[in-house]
Amino acid sequence: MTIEPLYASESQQSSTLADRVCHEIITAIVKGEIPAGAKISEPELAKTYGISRGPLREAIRRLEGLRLVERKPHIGARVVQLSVKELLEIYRVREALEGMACRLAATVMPQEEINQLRTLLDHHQSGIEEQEGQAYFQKEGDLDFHYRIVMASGNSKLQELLAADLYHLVRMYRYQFSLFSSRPTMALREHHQILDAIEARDEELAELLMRRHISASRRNIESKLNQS
Amino acid sequence: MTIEPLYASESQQSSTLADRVCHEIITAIVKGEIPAGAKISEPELAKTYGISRGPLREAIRRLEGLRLVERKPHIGARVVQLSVKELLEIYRVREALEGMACRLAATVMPQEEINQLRTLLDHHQSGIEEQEGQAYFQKEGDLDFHYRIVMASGNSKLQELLAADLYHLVRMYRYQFSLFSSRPTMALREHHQILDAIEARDEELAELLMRRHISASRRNIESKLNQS
DNA sequence: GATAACAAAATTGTCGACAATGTTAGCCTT
DNA sequence: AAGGCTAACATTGTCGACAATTTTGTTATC
Repeated sequence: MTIEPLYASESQQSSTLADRVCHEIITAIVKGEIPAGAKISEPELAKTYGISRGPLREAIRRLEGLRLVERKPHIGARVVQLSVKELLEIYRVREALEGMACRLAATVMPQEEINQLRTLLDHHQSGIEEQEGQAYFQKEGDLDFHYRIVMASGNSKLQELLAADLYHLVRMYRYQFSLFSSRPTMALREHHQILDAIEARDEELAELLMRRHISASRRNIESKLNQS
Repeated sequence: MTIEPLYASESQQSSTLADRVCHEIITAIVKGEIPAGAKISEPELAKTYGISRGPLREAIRRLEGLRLVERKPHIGARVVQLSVKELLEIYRVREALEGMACRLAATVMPQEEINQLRTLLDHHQSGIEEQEGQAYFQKEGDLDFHYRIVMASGNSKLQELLAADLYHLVRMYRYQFSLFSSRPTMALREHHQILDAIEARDEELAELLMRRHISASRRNIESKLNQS
């Protein structure tokens, strides 16, 4: 079975420069190589990636749609500046969307996929016990679980909104704020409970548990960041 | 008070051609002037709007992010082809997001705005009774109510996802499929009930009612379109 | 020394031209 | 006549140059 995060498909070499560079910039922003709030200089970036400004501007337009950069006419584009308020807003959106995704997954997720996901959670368990994979779990493993639920919903609009759009922002926050759940054991237990509900085909409970799970994360972040 | 749909702010004349033309194309697509599934010819559109292909391509890249067009490298862009399946998927997303928006609005919506919205609903009422505004209510009035709830949520991410992205698609479907709720009186009553819950600051009920309301719309569309 | 007006530089916005890829029509072969 | 190959055409992708706007630096004045 696959252990690698499914969304780590950065390896796409779309035959057009704009698409390719767009993905490179996304990665650079998410990882903080282009820091938050930084101005995006078109000539500079064009030289960096060895392309002309035309395709680059198309890529920036796409990033604008992903809410990763903000553009002001005749002034330029900046990487979005992350505020705690917006991070919490994103978690509200996740609570709503992933709750729905979980409800749908409870109906349509094949038993085989459920088994695979269970195995993945066991791997996370070992990771936590060894204390070594803790960072892994907190950084990518958690999102990987959520990603698979969203994909299992079978709803392409949910998949687009969450996996293609919102998760970039979530990962960006994690990288930059070094945000981990700080409660990996608890989170893992909740993941198991959610999967239990899906396996029992209890859509009501599945949605409820997912919403609680994300809501708990949000409150956790809230209390941690508000005190600073 | 304002009766005009708030989101009808197509009058923005952003100082850059790409932005301006982007909005013009959105309107053209939503209204069906550029039909669904139609190929977008860059030279043709450039001539139509009297601009060069550079800004036009930037606009198309933005439309791609809005899921209004689909692009294939070296082949071209097409206006999205609307399938019933995807329309129903969108309603699932709306159910989740607007349910959350309604919950939040119940907490933070000022009493004054609630009163304004109540007045707006009364206008809808008269419209329905006169039978004249039925089309108005079904086409734009309904979305206007939902739009205001979303705005009242105070959550900028919800506002972006729904008002700036998803509603374009919803309006596009309505224009092209001539979809009305076909139950305006029922819908209006539900709107009143939702507003009641918000006014009572009952977030739980407000979310529940909004979800039921949208879910009912979805099932209505489902039964109407599946038989064809 | 601080401020305002002006000029110079840099950056963004726009355009037309060229290169690369995809499509189509005609021709040849079978 | 049908199918496949080839060449011409059209469209998309990319680039460099020019125009418009903003930013920066300088100078003169208070």
